[in-house]
Amino acid sequence: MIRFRILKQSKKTRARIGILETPHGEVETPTLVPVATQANVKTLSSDEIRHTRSQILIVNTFHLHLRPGEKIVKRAGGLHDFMHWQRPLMTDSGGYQVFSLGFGKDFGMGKMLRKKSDVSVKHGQQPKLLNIQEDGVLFTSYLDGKKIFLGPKESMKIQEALGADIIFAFDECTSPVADKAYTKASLLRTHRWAKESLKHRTSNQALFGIIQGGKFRDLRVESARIIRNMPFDGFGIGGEFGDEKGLMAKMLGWVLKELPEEKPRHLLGIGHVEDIKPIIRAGVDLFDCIVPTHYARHNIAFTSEGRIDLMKSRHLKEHKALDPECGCFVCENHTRSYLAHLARAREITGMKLLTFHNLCFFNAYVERLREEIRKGKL
RNA sequence: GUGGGCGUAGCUCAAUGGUAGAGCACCAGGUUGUGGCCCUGGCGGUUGCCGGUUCAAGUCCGGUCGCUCACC
Repeated sequence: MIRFRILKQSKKTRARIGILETPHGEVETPTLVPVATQANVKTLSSDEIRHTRSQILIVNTFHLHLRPGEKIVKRAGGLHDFMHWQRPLMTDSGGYQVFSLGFGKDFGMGKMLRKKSDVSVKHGQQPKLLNIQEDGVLFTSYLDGKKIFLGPKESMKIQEALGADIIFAFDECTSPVADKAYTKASLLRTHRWAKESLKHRTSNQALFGIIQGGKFRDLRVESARIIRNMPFDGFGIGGEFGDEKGLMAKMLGWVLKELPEEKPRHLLGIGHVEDIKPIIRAGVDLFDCIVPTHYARHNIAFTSEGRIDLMKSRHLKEHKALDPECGCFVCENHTRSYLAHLARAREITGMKLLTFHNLCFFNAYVERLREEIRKGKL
Protein backbone atom coordinates (compact mmCIF):
# COMPACT_ATOMS: atom_id res chain seq x y z
CA MET A 1 0.00 0.00 0.00
CA ILE A 2 0.96 3.62 -0.19
CA ARG A 3 0.75 6.60 2.08
CA PHE A 4 0.66 10.16 0.82
CA ARG A 5 1.68 13.10 2.98
CA ILE A 6 1.34 16.68 1.83
CA LEU A 7 4.25 18.68 3.23
CA LYS A 8 3.17 22.03 1.94
CA GLN A 9 0.22 23.46 0.09
CA SER A 10 0.95 26.58 -1.93
CA LYS A 11 -1.06 29.62 -1.00
CA LYS A 12 -0.65 31.11 -4.46
CA THR A 13 -1.69 28.14 -6.57
CA ARG A 14 -3.04 24.61 -6.15
CA ALA A 15 0.53 23.28 -6.24
CA ARG A 16 1.71 21.18 -3.35
CA ILE A 17 4.78 19.23 -2.35
CA GLY A 18 4.40 15.84 -0.79
CA ILE A 19 5.92 12.48 0.01
CA LEU A 20 4.49 9.35 -1.51
CA GLU A 21 5.49 6.35 0.57
CA THR A 22 5.51 3.00 -1.20
CA PRO A 23 6.74 -0.47 -0.21
CA HIS A 24 9.86 0.31 -2.27
CA GLY A 25 10.66 3.71 -0.88
CA GLU A 26 9.56 7.29 -0.89
CA VAL A 27 8.85 9.63 -3.78
CA GLU A 28 9.06 13.38 -3.42
CA THR A 29 6.25 15.02 -5.35
CA PRO A 30 5.61 16.66 -7.70
CA THR A 31 7.77 14.46 -9.87
CA LEU A 32 8.31 13.24 -13.38
CA VAL A 33 7.76 9.52 -13.87
CA PRO A 34 10.08 8.31 -16.65
CA VAL A 35 8.52 5.79 -18.99
CA ALA A 36 9.86 2.25 -18.93
CA THR A 37 7.38 0.61 -21.29
CA GLN A 38 9.22 -2.68 -21.79
CA ALA A 39 10.53 -2.84 -18.22
CA ASN A 40 13.45 -0.59 -19.05
CA VAL A 41 14.20 3.04 -19.69
CA LYS A 42 15.54 2.57 -23.20
CA THR A 43 19.36 2.71 -23.34
CA LEU A 44 19.88 3.05 -19.56
CA SER A 45 20.76 0.54 -16.87
CA SER A 46 18.86 0.75 -13.60
CA ASP A 47 21.96 2.21 -11.97
CA GLU A 48 22.11 4.95 -14.58
CA ILE A 49 18.40 5.69 -14.13
CA ARG A 50 19.06 6.19 -10.44
CA HIS A 51 21.84 8.65 -11.26
CA THR A 52 19.40 10.78 -13.27
CA ARG A 53 17.62 11.34 -9.92
CA SER A 54 14.51 9.61 -11.22
CA GLN A 55 12.43 8.31 -8.34
CA ILE A 56 9.72 6.15 -9.84
CA LEU A 57 9.10 4.52 -13.23
CA ILE A 58 6.02 3.48 -15.18
CA VAL A 59 5.97 0.15 -16.99
CA ASN A 60 3.37 -1.00 -19.50
CA THR A 61 0.98 -3.84 -18.83
CA PHE A 62 -0.05 -4.48 -22.43
CA HIS A 63 3.48 -4.64 -23.81
CA LEU A 64 4.71 -6.90 -21.02
CA HIS A 65 1.68 -9.15 -21.34
CA LEU A 66 2.60 -9.73 -24.99
CA ARG A 67 6.29 -10.14 -24.23
CA PRO A 68 7.65 -11.78 -22.15
CA GLY A 69 4.30 -12.44 -20.43
CA GLU A 70 3.53 -11.69 -16.77
CA LYS A 71 4.21 -15.28 -15.74
CA ILE A 72 7.86 -14.86 -16.63
CA VAL A 73 8.05 -11.64 -14.65
CA LYS A 74 6.29 -13.15 -11.67
CA ARG A 75 8.62 -16.15 -11.68
CA ALA A 76 11.55 -13.73 -11.75
CA GLY A 77 10.28 -12.36 -8.46
CA GLY A 78 8.16 -9.53 -9.87
CA LEU A 79 9.03 -6.39 -11.80
CA HIS A 80 11.40 -4.95 -9.21
CA ASP A 81 13.66 -8.00 -9.23
CA PHE A 82 13.18 -8.63 -12.93
CA MET A 83 14.44 -5.19 -13.93
CA HIS A 84 16.73 -4.73 -10.93
CA TRP A 85 15.00 -1.57 -9.71
CA GLN A 86 14.30 -1.80 -6.00
CA ARG A 87 12.51 1.52 -6.01
CA PRO A 88 8.93 2.58 -6.65
CA LEU A 89 7.20 1.37 -9.81
CA MET A 90 3.81 1.80 -11.39
CA THR A 91 2.19 -0.04 -14.29
CA ASP A 92 -0.05 1.53 -16.87
CA SER A 93 -3.18 -0.56 -17.40
CA GLY A 94 -3.13 -0.96 -21.19
CA GLY A 95 -5.87 1.63 -21.60
CA TYR A 96 -3.64 3.88 -23.64
CA GLN A 97 -3.11 1.08 -26.16
CA VAL A 98 -6.87 1.07 -26.76
CA PHE A 99 -6.19 4.44 -28.32
CA SER A 100 -2.65 4.16 -29.70
CA LEU A 101 -3.30 0.82 -31.43
CA GLY A 102 -6.87 1.80 -32.32
CA PHE A 103 -8.04 5.19 -33.54
CA GLY A 104 -4.57 6.64 -33.00
CA LYS A 105 -3.19 4.25 -35.59
CA ASP A 106 -6.18 4.64 -37.92
CA PHE A 107 -5.72 8.38 -38.20
CA GLY A 108 -1.99 8.52 -37.60
CA MET A 109 -2.29 10.95 -34.74
CA GLY A 110 -1.26 11.20 -31.12
CA LYS A 111 -3.52 12.02 -28.25
CA MET A 112 -2.67 15.70 -28.48
CA LEU A 113 -4.16 17.36 -31.53
CA ARG A 114 -1.67 19.79 -33.06
CA LYS A 115 -3.72 21.23 -35.84
CA LYS A 116 -7.36 21.24 -36.80
CA SER A 117 -8.44 17.92 -38.20
CA ASP A 118 -11.38 17.18 -40.46
CA VAL A 119 -11.69 13.55 -39.36
CA SER A 120 -13.78 12.57 -36.37
CA VAL A 121 -14.68 9.54 -34.31
CA LYS A 122 -18.41 9.19 -33.92
CA HIS A 123 -20.54 7.33 -31.42
CA GLY A 124 -20.65 3.63 -32.25
CA GLN A 125 -17.55 3.72 -34.43
CA GLN A 126 -14.86 1.05 -34.02
CA PRO A 127 -11.17 1.25 -34.82
CA LYS A 128 -9.85 -1.00 -37.59
CA LEU A 129 -7.40 -3.13 -35.66
CA LEU A 130 -9.26 -3.74 -32.43
CA ASN A 131 -12.75 -4.19 -31.13
CA ILE A 132 -13.98 -2.27 -28.10
CA GLN A 133 -16.57 -4.27 -26.24
CA GLU A 134 -18.57 -3.75 -23.08
CA ASP A 135 -16.29 -5.77 -20.83
CA GLY A 136 -12.98 -5.10 -22.52
CA VAL A 137 -11.06 -4.77 -25.75
CA LEU A 138 -10.09 -7.38 -28.32
CA PHE A 139 -6.58 -6.52 -29.53
CA THR A 140 -4.52 -8.12 -32.23
CA SER A 141 -0.95 -8.74 -31.14
CA TYR A 142 1.58 -6.78 -33.17
CA LEU A 143 4.02 -9.61 -32.58
CA ASP A 144 2.17 -12.60 -34.00
CA GLY A 145 -1.35 -11.48 -34.87
CA LYS A 146 -2.84 -13.44 -31.98
CA LYS A 147 -6.09 -12.10 -30.52
CA ILE A 148 -5.59 -10.62 -27.05
CA PHE A 149 -8.56 -9.75 -24.88
CA LEU A 150 -7.89 -7.14 -22.22
CA GLY A 151 -10.49 -5.74 -19.87
CA PRO A 152 -10.49 -4.56 -16.26
CA LYS A 153 -10.41 -8.11 -14.94
CA GLU A 154 -7.55 -9.19 -17.19
CA SER A 155 -5.57 -6.00 -16.66
CA MET A 156 -5.84 -6.31 -12.87
CA LYS A 157 -4.69 -9.90 -12.99
CA ILE A 158 -1.69 -9.03 -15.11
CA GLN A 159 -0.77 -5.97 -13.07
CA GLU A 160 -0.94 -7.97 -9.87
CA ALA A 161 1.37 -10.58 -11.37
CA LEU A 162 3.80 -7.86 -12.47
CA GLY A 163 3.79 -6.51 -8.94
CA ALA A 164 4.31 -2.74 -9.26
CA ASP A 165 3.66 -0.57 -6.21
CA ILE A 166 0.96 1.41 -7.97
CA ILE A 167 -1.38 0.06 -10.63
CA PHE A 168 -4.04 1.72 -12.78
CA ALA A 169 -7.64 0.87 -13.55
CA PHE A 170 -8.28 -0.20 -17.12
CA ASP A 171 -9.69 2.66 -19.20
CA GLU A 172 -10.10 3.87 -22.74
CA CYS A 173 -8.00 6.86 -23.67
CA THR A 174 -10.26 8.61 -26.17
CA SER A 175 -9.12 10.17 -29.42
CA PRO A 176 -8.73 13.94 -29.63
CA VAL A 177 -11.14 13.82 -32.57
CA ALA A 178 -13.81 11.82 -30.75
CA ASP A 179 -17.13 13.66 -30.74
CA LYS A 180 -19.04 14.28 -27.55
CA ALA A 181 -21.40 11.34 -27.96
CA TYR A 182 -18.49 8.96 -28.42
CA THR A 183 -16.59 10.46 -25.50
CA LYS A 184 -19.64 10.21 -23.25
CA ALA A 185 -20.31 6.56 -24.12
CA SER A 186 -16.63 5.75 -23.67
CA LEU A 187 -16.63 7.56 -20.34
CA LEU A 188 -19.53 5.52 -18.99
CA ARG A 189 -17.74 2.37 -20.09
CA THR A 190 -14.48 3.51 -18.45
CA HIS A 191 -16.43 4.16 -15.23
CA ARG A 192 -17.86 0.64 -15.32
CA TRP A 193 -14.37 -0.68 -15.92
CA ALA A 194 -13.14 1.35 -12.94
CA LYS A 195 -15.71 -0.38 -10.75
CA GLU A 196 -14.72 -3.76 -12.19
CA SER A 197 -11.05 -3.03 -11.61
CA LEU A 198 -11.76 -2.41 -7.92
CA LYS A 199 -13.87 -5.55 -7.75
CA HIS A 200 -11.14 -7.76 -9.16
CA ARG A 201 -8.34 -6.35 -7.03
CA THR A 202 -6.90 -8.99 -4.70
CA SER A 203 -3.48 -7.54 -3.88
CA ASN A 204 -2.45 -4.74 -1.58
CA GLN A 205 -0.97 -2.70 -4.43
CA ALA A 206 -2.21 0.88 -4.61
CA LEU A 207 -4.86 1.26 -7.31
CA PHE A 208 -5.48 4.53 -9.13
CA GLY A 209 -8.75 5.26 -10.94
CA ILE A 210 -8.64 7.15 -14.23
CA ILE A 211 -10.64 10.22 -15.13
CA GLN A 212 -11.52 10.75 -18.79
CA GLY A 213 -13.92 13.09 -20.59
CA GLY A 214 -11.79 14.49 -23.38
CA LYS A 215 -12.00 18.20 -23.96
CA PHE A 216 -15.56 18.48 -22.62
CA ARG A 217 -15.77 20.30 -19.32
CA ASP A 218 -19.02 18.74 -18.14
CA LEU A 219 -17.78 15.24 -18.94
CA ARG A 220 -14.49 15.88 -17.16
CA VAL A 221 -16.27 17.10 -14.05
CA GLU A 222 -18.76 14.23 -14.22
CA SER A 223 -15.91 11.74 -14.52
CA ALA A 224 -14.01 13.27 -11.61
CA ARG A 225 -17.10 13.07 -9.39
CA ILE A 226 -17.82 9.44 -10.27
CA ILE A 227 -14.23 8.25 -9.88
CA ARG A 228 -13.55 10.15 -6.65
CA ASN A 229 -16.45 8.35 -5.01
CA MET A 230 -14.86 4.98 -5.63
CA PRO A 231 -12.30 3.68 -3.12
CA PHE A 232 -9.19 4.36 -5.16
CA ASP A 233 -5.84 5.18 -3.58
CA GLY A 234 -5.13 7.92 -6.06
CA PHE A 235 -6.20 9.24 -9.43
CA GLY A 236 -4.95 9.24 -12.96
CA ILE A 237 -6.07 11.93 -15.36
CA GLY A 238 -6.01 10.61 -18.90
CA GLY A 239 -6.85 11.51 -22.43
CA GLU A 240 -6.43 14.86 -24.11
CA PHE A 241 -7.40 18.36 -23.16
CA GLY A 242 -8.18 20.18 -26.36
CA ASP A 243 -5.78 21.79 -28.79
CA GLU A 244 -6.10 25.32 -27.52
CA LYS A 245 -3.06 26.69 -25.69
CA GLY A 246 -3.58 27.03 -21.97
CA LEU A 247 -6.72 24.95 -22.02
CA MET A 248 -5.02 21.98 -20.42
CA ALA A 249 -4.20 23.81 -17.20
CA LYS A 250 -7.70 25.24 -17.07
CA MET A 251 -9.32 21.84 -17.51
CA LEU A 252 -6.98 20.30 -14.97
CA GLY A 253 -8.21 22.96 -12.58
CA TRP A 254 -11.81 21.93 -13.09
CA VAL A 255 -10.98 18.26 -12.61
CA LEU A 256 -8.61 18.53 -9.66
CA LYS A 257 -10.99 20.81 -7.77
CA GLU A 258 -13.36 17.83 -7.61
CA LEU A 259 -10.77 15.46 -6.17
CA PRO A 260 -9.91 14.97 -2.50
CA GLU A 261 -6.74 16.87 -1.59
CA GLU A 262 -5.27 14.04 0.43
CA LYS A 263 -4.92 11.57 -2.43
CA PRO A 264 -2.19 11.72 -5.09
CA ARG A 265 -3.01 12.78 -8.65
CA HIS A 266 -1.14 11.47 -11.64
CA LEU A 267 -1.41 13.16 -15.02
CA LEU A 268 -0.99 10.50 -17.66
CA GLY A 269 1.34 11.07 -20.57
CA ILE A 270 1.89 14.79 -20.34
CA GLY A 271 5.17 16.57 -19.86
CA HIS A 272 6.74 18.78 -22.46
CA VAL A 273 9.01 21.24 -20.66
CA GLU A 274 6.54 24.08 -21.11
CA ASP A 275 3.67 21.95 -19.73
CA ILE A 276 5.34 21.13 -16.45
CA LYS A 277 4.93 24.38 -14.56
CA PRO A 278 1.24 24.81 -15.46
CA ILE A 279 0.34 21.25 -14.50
CA ILE A 280 2.18 21.49 -11.18
CA ARG A 281 0.45 24.79 -10.46
CA ALA A 282 -2.85 23.05 -11.18
CA GLY A 283 -2.11 20.52 -8.43
CA VAL A 284 -0.64 17.51 -10.23
CA ASP A 285 1.65 15.34 -8.09
CA LEU A 286 3.00 12.87 -10.63
CA PHE A 287 3.17 12.90 -14.40
CA ASP A 288 4.74 10.45 -16.80
CA CYS A 289 5.97 11.43 -20.20
CA ILE A 290 7.98 9.88 -22.99
CA VAL A 291 9.34 13.23 -24.10
CA PRO A 292 12.72 13.24 -22.33
CA THR A 293 13.55 9.68 -23.37
CA HIS A 294 11.77 9.46 -26.73
CA TYR A 295 13.15 12.77 -27.97
CA ALA A 296 16.62 11.77 -26.82
CA ARG A 297 16.51 8.92 -29.30
CA HIS A 298 15.55 11.44 -31.97
CA ASN A 299 18.63 13.48 -31.09
CA ILE A 300 16.79 16.27 -29.29
CA ALA A 301 18.38 17.56 -26.10
CA PHE A 302 16.49 19.79 -23.69
CA THR A 303 18.69 22.48 -22.22
CA SER A 304 18.52 25.81 -20.43
CA GLU A 305 18.91 27.31 -23.93
CA GLY A 306 15.92 25.37 -25.20
CA ARG A 307 15.69 22.39 -27.52
CA ILE A 308 18.85 21.42 -29.36
CA ASP A 309 18.75 19.08 -32.35
CA LEU A 310 22.12 17.36 -32.35
CA MET A 311 21.60 16.16 -35.92
CA LYS A 312 22.23 19.69 -37.17
CA SER A 313 25.76 19.87 -38.55
CA ARG A 314 26.41 23.25 -36.95
CA HIS A 315 26.74 21.58 -33.55
CA LEU A 316 29.82 19.70 -34.77
CA LYS A 317 31.69 22.96 -34.39
CA GLU A 318 30.51 23.64 -30.84
CA HIS A 319 33.21 22.45 -28.49
CA LYS A 320 31.28 23.32 -25.36
CA ALA A 321 29.02 21.54 -22.93
CA LEU A 322 25.58 20.50 -24.09
CA ASP A 323 24.13 22.66 -21.35
CA PRO A 324 26.69 24.74 -19.45
CA GLU A 325 24.19 25.17 -16.63
CA CYS A 326 23.64 21.42 -16.18
CA GLY A 327 25.98 19.45 -13.97
CA CYS A 328 25.13 15.98 -15.21
CA PHE A 329 27.74 13.45 -16.31
CA VAL A 330 27.13 14.22 -19.97
CA CYS A 331 27.42 17.98 -19.61
CA GLU A 332 30.47 17.67 -17.37
CA ASN A 333 32.35 15.36 -19.70
CA HIS A 334 31.16 15.69 -23.28
CA THR A 335 30.90 18.44 -25.87
CA ARG A 336 28.06 19.23 -28.24
CA SER A 337 30.51 18.43 -31.01
CA TYR A 338 30.97 14.87 -29.75
CA LEU A 339 27.25 14.37 -29.14
CA ALA A 340 26.49 15.72 -32.62
CA HIS A 341 29.00 13.30 -34.10
CA LEU A 342 27.40 10.37 -32.26
CA ALA A 343 23.94 11.47 -33.37
CA ARG A 344 24.97 11.81 -37.00
CA ALA A 345 26.80 8.49 -36.93
CA ARG A 346 23.66 6.95 -35.36
CA GLU A 347 25.67 5.51 -32.53
CA ILE A 348 23.58 4.06 -29.72
CA THR A 349 25.89 5.72 -27.22
CA GLY A 350 24.61 9.08 -28.43
CA MET A 351 21.03 8.09 -27.65
CA LYS A 352 22.10 6.85 -24.26
CA LEU A 353 23.95 10.04 -23.36
CA LEU A 354 21.03 12.23 -24.46
CA THR A 355 18.54 10.05 -22.59
CA PHE A 356 20.65 10.41 -19.48
CA HIS A 357 20.98 14.17 -19.87
CA ASN A 358 17.32 14.78 -20.70
CA LEU A 359 16.17 12.90 -17.62
CA CYS A 360 18.66 14.83 -15.49
CA PHE A 361 17.44 18.08 -17.02
CA PHE A 362 13.75 17.35 -16.45
CA ASN A 363 14.34 16.09 -12.92
CA ALA A 364 16.45 19.11 -12.03
CA TYR A 365 13.75 21.38 -13.38
CA VAL A 366 11.04 19.71 -11.32
CA GLU A 367 13.31 19.83 -8.26
CA ARG A 368 13.63 23.59 -8.73
CA LEU A 369 9.85 23.87 -8.92
CA ARG A 370 9.51 21.87 -5.70
CA GLU A 371 11.96 24.28 -4.13
CA GLU A 372 9.87 27.21 -5.32
CA ILE A 373 6.76 25.72 -3.74
CA ARG A 374 8.72 25.11 -0.54
CA LYS A 375 9.80 28.76 -0.50
CA GLY A 376 6.31 29.99 -1.24
CA LYS A 377 7.28 31.35 -4.66
CA LEU A 378 5.02 29.08 -6.68
C1' G B 1 47.67 -2.52 -77.20
C1' U B 2 42.64 -4.92 -78.63
C1' G B 3 37.53 -5.59 -77.48
C1' G B 4 33.23 -4.63 -74.29
C1' G B 5 30.58 -1.75 -70.51
C1' C B 6 29.71 2.84 -68.07
C1' G B 7 29.97 8.51 -67.40
C1' U B 8 22.76 12.10 -65.33
C1' A B 9 21.90 16.07 -58.19
C1' G B 10 27.08 15.49 -52.89
C1' C B 11 26.29 9.60 -53.23
C1' U B 12 23.61 5.18 -55.55
C1' C B 13 20.77 5.03 -59.68
C1' A B 14 15.88 6.00 -63.04
C1' A B 15 14.06 8.40 -67.40
C1' U B 16 10.12 4.77 -76.06
C1' G B 17 13.85 10.92 -79.50
C1' G B 18 9.02 14.99 -76.61
C1' U B 19 8.68 19.60 -69.53
C1' A B 20 15.38 15.49 -66.37
C1' G B 21 13.14 12.14 -61.62
C1' A B 22 13.65 8.81 -57.07
C1' G B 23 16.11 7.03 -52.66
C1' C B 24 19.90 8.53 -49.49
C1' A B 25 22.63 12.91 -47.94
C1' C B 26 22.00 18.21 -46.81
C1' C B 27 18.69 22.36 -44.78
C1' A B 28 13.95 23.63 -41.99
C1' G B 29 9.72 21.84 -39.12
C1' G B 30 6.83 18.13 -36.39
C1' U B 31 6.64 13.91 -32.65
C1' U B 32 3.04 14.18 -25.02
C1' G B 33 0.12 6.78 -20.46
C1' U B 34 7.38 5.00 -26.38
C1' G B 35 7.75 0.42 -32.59
C1' G B 36 15.61 3.34 -31.89
C1' C B 37 10.50 4.88 -36.07
C1' C B 38 7.68 7.89 -38.93
C1' C B 39 5.59 12.33 -41.20
C1' U B 40 5.76 17.41 -43.79
C1' G B 41 8.30 20.97 -46.51
C1' G B 42 12.90 22.99 -48.88
C1' C B 43 17.79 23.25 -51.45
C1' G B 44 20.08 20.73 -55.23
C1' G B 45 21.45 19.70 -62.68
C1' U B 46 25.04 23.67 -69.04
C1' U B 47 22.96 14.96 -68.31
C1' G B 48 32.06 14.35 -68.71
C1' C B 49 33.69 17.58 -72.96
C1' C B 50 33.50 19.14 -78.46
C1' G B 51 30.90 18.76 -82.79
C1' G B 52 26.91 16.54 -85.95
C1' U B 53 21.69 14.54 -87.35
C1' U B 54 16.63 16.24 -86.02
C1' C B 55 11.02 20.62 -85.35
C1' A B 56 13.03 18.34 -80.80
C1' A B 57 19.05 14.81 -78.11
C1' G B 58 20.32 12.41 -71.37
C1' U B 59 18.68 9.18 -75.43
C1' C B 60 20.98 8.66 -82.32
C1' C B 61 26.09 9.54 -85.02
C1' G B 62 31.50 11.05 -84.95
C1' G B 63 35.49 12.58 -82.03
C1' U B 64 37.71 13.25 -77.31
C1' C B 65 38.66 12.63 -71.96
C1' G B 66 37.85 9.59 -67.59
C1' C B 67 36.51 5.03 -64.97
C1' U B 68 35.98 -0.20 -65.35
C1' C B 69 36.04 -5.43 -67.02
C1' A B 70 38.01 -9.18 -70.26
C1' C B 71 41.84 -10.74 -73.41
C1' C B 72 46.98 -10.36 -75.14
